[in-house]
Amino acid sequence: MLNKASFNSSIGKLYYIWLSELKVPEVVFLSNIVKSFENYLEELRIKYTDLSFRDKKSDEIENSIIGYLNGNLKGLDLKPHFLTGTVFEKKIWLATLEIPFGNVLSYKEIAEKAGHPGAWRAAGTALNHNPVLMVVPCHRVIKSSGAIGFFGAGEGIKALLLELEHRLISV
DNA sequence: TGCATGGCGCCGG
DNA sequence: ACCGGCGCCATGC
Repeated sequence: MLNKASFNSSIGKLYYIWLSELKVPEVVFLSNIVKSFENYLEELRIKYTDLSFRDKKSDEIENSIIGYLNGNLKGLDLKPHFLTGTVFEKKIWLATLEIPFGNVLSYKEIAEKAGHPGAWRAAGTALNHNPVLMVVPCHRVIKSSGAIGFFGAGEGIKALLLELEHRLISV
């Protein structure tokens, strides 16, 4: 069963979709952009209504995210569940999932790790399609030059998350 | 099917 | 150090 909800956080209002009826909460979608939330719901053929649904899983998810943003946790311990994406995109997302808290890789390195060494340009596009902000830590992928690179959720948020993680890891 | 489009990389100037 | 130009490859139309 798919459920959806939203809540306020330090990086703005977050919208998410999760699977209930599982032992561990699985996050299908997470974003701060309402438009991409609407688009994703449309892709899943779910109506944009009833945002107030809650259960134990949604509490777990929100607490985990809030804790991460407060710097209480070393990473976001949430499991993604991909209902969309091509084989290539999923490979990129899974490779990105393995980047440890506080670390970064370049788009090129991610493409190599995913088994597509020449596809760094397409890797960027695939990361732009990441349905689960922060759960798949696409903010940990930057340019080879060291520049921060683009971020669909806002480059300010990308910088914020990287600084947050860097600060905690260097304590 | 071909072609334009992207959260990029690399090299010259 | 900072461009512009060209190359790269998976998608979508």
